[in-house]
Amino acid sequence: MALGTDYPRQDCGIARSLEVVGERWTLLILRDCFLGVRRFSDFEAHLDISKAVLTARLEALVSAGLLTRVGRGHASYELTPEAIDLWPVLHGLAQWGDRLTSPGRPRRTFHHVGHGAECGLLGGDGRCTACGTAPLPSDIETRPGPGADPTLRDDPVSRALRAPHRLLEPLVTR
Amino acid sequence: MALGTDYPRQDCGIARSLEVVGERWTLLILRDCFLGVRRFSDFEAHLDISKAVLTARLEALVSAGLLTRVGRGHASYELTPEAIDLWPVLHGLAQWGDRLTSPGRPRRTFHHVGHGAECGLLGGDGRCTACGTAPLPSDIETRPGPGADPTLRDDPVSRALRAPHRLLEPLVTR
DNA sequence: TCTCTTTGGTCTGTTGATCGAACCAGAAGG
DNA sequence: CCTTCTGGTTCGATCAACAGACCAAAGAGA
Repeated sequence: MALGTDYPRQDCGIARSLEVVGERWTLLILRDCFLGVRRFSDFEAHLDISKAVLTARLEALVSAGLLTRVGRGHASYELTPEAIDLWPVLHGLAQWGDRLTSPGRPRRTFHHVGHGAECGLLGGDGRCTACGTAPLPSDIETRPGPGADPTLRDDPVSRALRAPHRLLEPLVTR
Repeated sequence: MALGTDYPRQDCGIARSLEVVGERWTLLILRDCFLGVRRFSDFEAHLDISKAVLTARLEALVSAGLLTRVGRGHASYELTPEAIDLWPVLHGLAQWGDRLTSPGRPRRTFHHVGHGAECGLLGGDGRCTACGTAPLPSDIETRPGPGADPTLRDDPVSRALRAPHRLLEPLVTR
């Protein structure tokens, strides 16, 4: 763990979490993984992040056991079950940030889809407003919400994400 | 917002959240607020943080509307409703970090207490395992868990937190 | 197979954030 | 009024982030 990123004398689960996902960019990289981003160049195009920092973060996430690197050479990065467990936290942060800065107009919405058919919208507590269950990421579809700003960026990842997309499914960017 | 702390071209609620609570120490300061810490010197004693950074973080949280500064001079800092809304995220992070690094032995446990009487333990989803509801922080009591390390630190805040304590109630440290 | 382009990085100099320690003004207590 | 404590500010040193140049290996095409 690099200097300045850990909290060695905090006996607390939050501190342990932040040592893994608390650095700048790390949670946005994981968000992109949930949205289906897999490749170095796609992370780079979608986040305005320097290559050196992206390299360091991906390595840290792999060695923390949150990502696995698949294939030699031009690899792809995939979420491990431990990382998928973080979904409620990421969803909670997205909801809280939207409520705080864009009330009533979320930038992105998440929907429970069963076996093909849509069930309902996900509420602030991560539960489906129709059936009341808390669906797994693999049963969630995401779409741009009413607060989205389509003029903000125009990279291949952002373009692909303007269509509805199921979480964890690889994005097709070309 | 200081340079290097925001994500201006990310059209996403998570990015908006991280601009407010994503800096080093910020979430641990808010955690301490939920645990009842109110005063500058108590934050300083409980977190190993430099005074300059603590001053900057408290100011940023006040101007973001997450803390209010009560009283001139030797003030105390209190959570606003917007900050209390963050509780599910903090609880999720605590659970995830404990599961990842200390499985089966959480460092701190949270319990639903109704009107005086205890109802049940809070599970990973923030719901009471006895009654199934998601209690507000004011109806939650916290205690050190089986994974706690009582030898790690010995400041007044840590000592006060070795006894059961209701969230948001001011801690008595002397 | 050979060449060309793309991908997935590394390296470098500069800028910004964090740190520990010393210092200090105003509040609280006597 | 005097003393102590609290809640900071200031300073120099160290550490991390950034933009941009550079580069080796993988993949695509002829």
